Amino acid sequence: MLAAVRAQATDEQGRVDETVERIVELLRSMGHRVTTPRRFLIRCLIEAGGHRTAVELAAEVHGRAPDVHISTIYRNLEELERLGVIEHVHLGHGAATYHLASEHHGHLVCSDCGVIVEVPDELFRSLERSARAKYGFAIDAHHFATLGRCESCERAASSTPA
Amino acid sequence: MLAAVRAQATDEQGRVDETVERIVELLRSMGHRVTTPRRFLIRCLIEAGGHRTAVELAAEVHGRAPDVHISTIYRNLEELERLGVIEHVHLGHGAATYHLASEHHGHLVCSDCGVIVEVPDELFRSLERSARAKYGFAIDAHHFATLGRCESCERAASSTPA
DNA sequence: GTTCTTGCAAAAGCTTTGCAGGAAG
DNA sequence: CTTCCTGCAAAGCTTTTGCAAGAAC
Repeated sequence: MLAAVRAQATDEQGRVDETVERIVELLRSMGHRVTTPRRFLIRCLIEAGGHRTAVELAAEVHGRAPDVHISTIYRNLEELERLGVIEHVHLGHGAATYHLASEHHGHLVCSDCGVIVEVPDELFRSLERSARAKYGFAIDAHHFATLGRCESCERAASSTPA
Repeated sequence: MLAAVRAQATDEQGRVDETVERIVELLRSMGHRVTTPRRFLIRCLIEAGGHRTAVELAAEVHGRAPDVHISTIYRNLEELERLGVIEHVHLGHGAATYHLASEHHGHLVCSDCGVIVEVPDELFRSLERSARAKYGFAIDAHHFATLGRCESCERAASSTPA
């Protein structure tokens, strides 16, 4: 079993390395330089596998390269987003969060307890259709979270009416 | 015609006064005090009839009471929101915007040209239904704008493929 | 060698907070 | 007279920018 875990970890490791290389090549092909902070940031974004704020990413990068400045993080996030490698989402009132563009999904955030539910794009299909039909508007439902109340908070709220 | 315009303006004036009084009474009934900055802010929110940032509201209040501080604006906006009189929406990457809760609607914002399309809540009904059915999530689609591309920007973008 | 990146410092934009004086009730 | 509000100043948080030194190609 230990072996199995190790094998899985190695697989995971390999997949991460591969993804880093793919992105690094994209950078190079676009005439951008491949630097140490850039590599580490990309790696952290991949390993995070979810939403991370710039500050959180900086902290993770610091584990490997303590001198990388937060402004470098921001500049690289901006560049990676321009290249379509990552996207950022506003989940609430704080900092923006970043994630790989491959992990494409919408976000439902509970305004009471803060839980984040990732939902497939399909959930927004009918909204997209009617917005296009009625307003000629091509919706991208990913950039801001959709606020609401999760099941348990909703129950709690209705059992204790204001 | 001038008379008609004046009559209309007077009507409008009356309606505004009435709404101000209604809200002022609510404040009083909840044990809050009725102050000059508060009255002017409420009036501006009503007259604005749409989205205003705290800074914009401060500027409008300053026309009548130049010393009202922006922190007072923020504190009062917070209070009015707690009372359910107003709501705030994030239309993009800048400041939040505030509007009367009576003017309830969703927002489509073009990420290219920034145009804001106000849309009736009905547009989000089917999203609300499926979010509840599949995730037990009670959506409130008002707090963040829905980003996308408006008709003309969409056309411009597709006729000039990247 | 040239151009792109980085780290640092500083600032900008939005919002919140502590406090002491002043107004509302 | 008590409690709540206000203005001011200061700070907080997130993000951006100018610049000179350094790294990538």
